[in-house]
Amino acid sequence: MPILPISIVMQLTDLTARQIRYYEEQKLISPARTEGNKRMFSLNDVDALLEIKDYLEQGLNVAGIRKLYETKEMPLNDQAEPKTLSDAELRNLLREEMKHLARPFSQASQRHGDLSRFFK
Amino acid sequence: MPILPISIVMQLTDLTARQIRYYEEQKLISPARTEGNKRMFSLNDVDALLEIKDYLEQGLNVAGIRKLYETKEMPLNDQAEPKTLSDAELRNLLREEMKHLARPFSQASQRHGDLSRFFK
DNA sequence: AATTAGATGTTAGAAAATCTAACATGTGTT
DNA sequence: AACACATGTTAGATTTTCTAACATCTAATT
Repeated sequence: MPILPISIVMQLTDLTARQIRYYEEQKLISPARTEGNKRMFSLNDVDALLEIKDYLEQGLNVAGIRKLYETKEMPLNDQAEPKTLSDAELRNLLREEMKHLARPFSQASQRHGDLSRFFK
Repeated sequence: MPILPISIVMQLTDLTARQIRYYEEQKLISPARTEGNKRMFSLNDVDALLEIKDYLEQGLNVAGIRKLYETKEMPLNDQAEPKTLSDAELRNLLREEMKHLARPFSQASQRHGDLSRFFK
């Protein structure tokens, strides 16, 4: 259900249009388009963006998040191919990301579906 | 929470932009505005529009619906004044509307909060 | 210290969506 | 026939969003 224009998604996620478009370019989200080529977002997209934001704040980079989605789950692009990923590839990636993860996990990331606050 | 542009509300309610703007002009709804003066609708607005549509299809006219809102409840403009309405005024109105209500209430109007179908 | 890569900021010009206002139309009422 | 109500249609202006390019900042590499 793509119902939200980018301006609203910006407010909801506190991301800039630039960031949102970049994440799409990087295949992290796939918002729908109007006939006139305007992006329209679903609530799922917003959820995904909040998750992406969370991961980024935790030090992951876009490539890493993409890999996560390609393997663990595929919450955005409903592409039918599970995309086989070699163990080495994955371990290498994770090790790479580890270097950035120099953060004491204070408040855990248990706040994803927090869109609830927007809907009385 | 005004989050929906008029184009989406049109799809959701199957109303034309003209109709939606007219109902606002007639004080049946009060959508928010962006800084640039674009209308932004809440889910409540959409609900109200579906209700309005229902009433209109049942033969009520805009003035009648407005009166209903002014008395029974006030689901849209959170105006603080209950607006005292004389009995005569009300009875007169209802009698007026009765003339239009030449419809055997086949499928009752028990389908208002049916926005659920839009949200998985 | 200089370079590179990743993420984001900024800008320009074009295209799409929405706005208001005016006038037109259809249908039922007087 | 004239009228009122609800809606259609159109025009011109304004806002929003788009893509593409180039700029900047930070962290990692050389």
